[in-house]
Amino acid sequence: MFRFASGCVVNDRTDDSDGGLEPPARADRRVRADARRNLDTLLQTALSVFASSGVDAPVREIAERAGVGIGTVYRHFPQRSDLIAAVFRREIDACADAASVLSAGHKPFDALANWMQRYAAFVAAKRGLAKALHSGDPAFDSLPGYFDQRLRPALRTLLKTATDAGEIRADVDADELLGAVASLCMSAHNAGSGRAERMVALLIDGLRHGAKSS
Amino acid sequence: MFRFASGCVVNDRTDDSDGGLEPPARADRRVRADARRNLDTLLQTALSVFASSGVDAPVREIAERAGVGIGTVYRHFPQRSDLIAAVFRREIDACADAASVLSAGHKPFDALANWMQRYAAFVAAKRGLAKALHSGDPAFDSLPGYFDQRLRPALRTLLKTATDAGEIRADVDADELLGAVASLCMSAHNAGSGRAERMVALLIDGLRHGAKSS
DNA sequence: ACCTGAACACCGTTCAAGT
DNA sequence: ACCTGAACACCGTTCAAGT
Repeated sequence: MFRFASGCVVNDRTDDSDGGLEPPARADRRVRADARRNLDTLLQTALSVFASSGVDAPVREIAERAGVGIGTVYRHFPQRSDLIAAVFRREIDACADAASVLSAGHKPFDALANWMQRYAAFVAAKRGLAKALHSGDPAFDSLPGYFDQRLRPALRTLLKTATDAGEIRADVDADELLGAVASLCMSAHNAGSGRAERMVALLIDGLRHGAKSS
Repeated sequence: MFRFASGCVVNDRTDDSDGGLEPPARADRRVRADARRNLDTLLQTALSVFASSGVDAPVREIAERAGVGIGTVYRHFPQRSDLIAAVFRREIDACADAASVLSAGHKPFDALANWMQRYAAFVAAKRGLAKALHSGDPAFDSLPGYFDQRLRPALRTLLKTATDAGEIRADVDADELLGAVASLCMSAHNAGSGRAERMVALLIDGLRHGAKSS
């Protein structure tokens, strides 16, 4: 919906809550729904192509697989890095949204533990994008901020709920935990056979059983 | 005192245990002791210079601070990367040797916990060398192997002792633990104010209190 | 205004000379 | 044997002189 100076489509989430003012388009619900769905399948296709063929996969291939013209892709994402950033952002959203779902369906500690593994899987899957993110391309500039903005509150809420229920220690904050899990899951050191998951599980156990004071 | 094909002095630890054959020099204990001490202070100086000024610190400066001629440095370490490798190796040795000392002076779990923090500090301090190690310089080729060869048995022994004493869970192996702590301490994500140490502490708590089966 | 290259400072490395 | 440091080759950078 919003185009920044860079020309990149930044926000594909409904954002009707910011004050009462509304951008021009209003009546065409049908078209907007279609466009939304188009963009959705495009991003989903891009995600799977990136996952299987790497971030250097040709945009043309993504367009073909998504069943849209390449022009459509470039109309939404003027630079290939904009597409990558959008995919990343979408994944961040999915991970953040999972928090409330898990929170509703599980007891506090289980929700926390499940979410951390969910987050770990997200980071591990994005390991291929790591070098792209550090390329200095301005399309990625806002990603770290978005990462924090979405994921930190999500984890903070989970932590607070579990803390209030007395199920975990109270002296660890969301920020360092996000960083720790990210380190564990991005490192090449522990690639094989669920090593990272097991180490994250160890962290979680420490969270539950660790001493209140160190 | 072995010279490899590369010309680099590889071993500064007494290695009298490999069979019965002995290199030429034999009687001059006095001279060898002096040379050894020289080399020792040289390596120690290099360590502190690298720590304060970075790995790109000029060899000349190291020689001056160590109080030896620059020629002496180059006789021991034909390439500057050989000096870096030697410093690294020496630090690995120190860390590995700390295991038995801690083991002798503490109860099994405490020895393990202390050593892991010791190891964490070692990794964190060597974060500056990380990019040098990945430079592809053949002088560093043997370091990963040496790392495993020295550190893995050290941690394995600590783990086994603590496991046998029933103080920790039995389903975590030395290899993945070394990797996990390394990831935590090398990552830039958690730099400030003992974040890494606290996350390592969390791992240790998970080690002690985690479920026997996952 | 723009280009040039000798000059400078600094680096890693060598090696003849000293002990 | 071991150590030393002047000397060498090489680099990035500067800046007065030339156009």
